[in-house]
Amino acid sequence: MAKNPQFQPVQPVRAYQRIVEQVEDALARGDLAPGQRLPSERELVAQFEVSRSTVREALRVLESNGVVRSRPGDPNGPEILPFSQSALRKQMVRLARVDELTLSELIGFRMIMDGAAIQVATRLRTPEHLAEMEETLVAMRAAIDVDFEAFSEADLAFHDVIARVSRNSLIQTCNDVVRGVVLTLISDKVAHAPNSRALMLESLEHHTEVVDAIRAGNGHAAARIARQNMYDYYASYVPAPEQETLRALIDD
Amino acid sequence: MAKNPQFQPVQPVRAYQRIVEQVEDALARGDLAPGQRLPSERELVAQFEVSRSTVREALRVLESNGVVRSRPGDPNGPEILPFSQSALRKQMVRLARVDELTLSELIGFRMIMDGAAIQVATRLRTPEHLAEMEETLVAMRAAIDVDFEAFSEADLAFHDVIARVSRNSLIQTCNDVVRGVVLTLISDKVAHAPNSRALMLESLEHHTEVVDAIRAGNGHAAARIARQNMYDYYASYVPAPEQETLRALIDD
DNA sequence: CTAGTCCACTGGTCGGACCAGTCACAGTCG
DNA sequence: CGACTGTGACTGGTCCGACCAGTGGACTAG
Repeated sequence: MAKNPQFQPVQPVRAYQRIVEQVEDALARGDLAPGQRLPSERELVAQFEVSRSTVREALRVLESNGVVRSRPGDPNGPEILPFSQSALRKQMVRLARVDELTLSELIGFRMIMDGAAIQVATRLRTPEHLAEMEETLVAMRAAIDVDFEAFSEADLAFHDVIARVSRNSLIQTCNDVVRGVVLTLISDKVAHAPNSRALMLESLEHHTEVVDAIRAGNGHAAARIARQNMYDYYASYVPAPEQETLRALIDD
Repeated sequence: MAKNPQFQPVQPVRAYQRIVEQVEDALARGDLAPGQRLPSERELVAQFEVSRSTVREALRVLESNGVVRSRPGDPNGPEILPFSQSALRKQMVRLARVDELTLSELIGFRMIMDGAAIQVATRLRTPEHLAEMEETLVAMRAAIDVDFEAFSEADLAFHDVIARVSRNSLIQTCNDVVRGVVLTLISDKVAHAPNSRALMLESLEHHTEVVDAIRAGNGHAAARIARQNMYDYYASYVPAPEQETLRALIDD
């Protein structure tokens, strides 16, 4: 056989998807503008020469993407929504196409986010908040003797308090989502490594230092420790050269 | 008539949407995990007691959101996908639901993110990067005489350089998405205010200071100026008490 | 000119049908 | 005994035709 010509796996293109593409392309090209109306479903059936089921599946996808909105009985047909402004839309499309986020990028993102949240939380802390943090530390210590799952749970609770103190749920959500992505990526690479008791103890130690720094009002130090902790936790999963980039993030 | 009880407009809940909610809830609750399979379409028809068309519309939405993937002929049924970048994107967009997040939270998020990115960029900067930043400053100065749209475009280019220097496209993406949401929220509130020439000049001034601080290697100062700039830009749109919270974010 | 009625048409949902593809399994061949 | 193959029960993709509850514009009566 000849040299492998780098064939790519091919998956079938579904009809409804090509309808979605046509509509989105028309939108990007300017042939369709927000406020305008799409033809009715039955007319789209004729134009695209597919069944109504197919047209409807395409409309559901477009609706889910915030591109159009259908209302029963509206004689004008589905409405093109204004939310898809050019810049935002472009970014979203780009992000959808580029599926090449590296693990180090995700971890670096978390280091930055987590550090920033802790820094803000230090400024806005109250004695009640500090008490809550102490509680989660106690819970973490207790969880070490159970299993890694419980420890991970307690760790999440800690970050939850931080997010509440910093009065910004967006940070918390981003952290949670990215955290989930990181965990699945890691579990893809190695079966299960981080459940060693030593690592959990070290993590607890770090968290305690973070809380101490927060209590002392030293947000700078607290954030640094948090980033260091995150680095120690995940660095072994990324290639050496990228480890260096991550190390650069630790210091302020 | 009695005092206006602040009624909300109601829209009919479609059947397929409640299926989507049930699946997503099960996923969030942990009853469904990535790698697991959904029952086949015909079995879902029986479980949800709806027609196959409805089940399929729900599956199309879930598929569009990166939650599941259907393959023809697969006897195991639709597959639950691991959290992907596109799923992350969807999460963020959904998070941007107007009723869930306050404008001040969004702006606060941007202040933190932008500051962090600039701080990192300061550490990782090279002379070439600095030259690029200078270019965008020149472009901004030129754009002031055109219109606010052009200025906004040049501002975006600046942040794009920052993101590239900080070697983290996720930060850039988050910033862009949130930025888009903020802009639509503001344009909802007031018609068009920020296109005053004075504001643009002040913004340019701030950006210049940021670049100077980056060149000097003072990431701390650069980040602070960036946050200050963001605050000045958007603070007038949020209620006074929340302005105070945002002001607390400016200083490190 | 206004208020009320009416009806064509909309999207939402249903059930049944056919097709091409996939996969597990039983049976066959070496 | 193991590797191969053919088969058949499934899967999802698409289509069709039907019914319903709404919507909104036209039309009519006042």
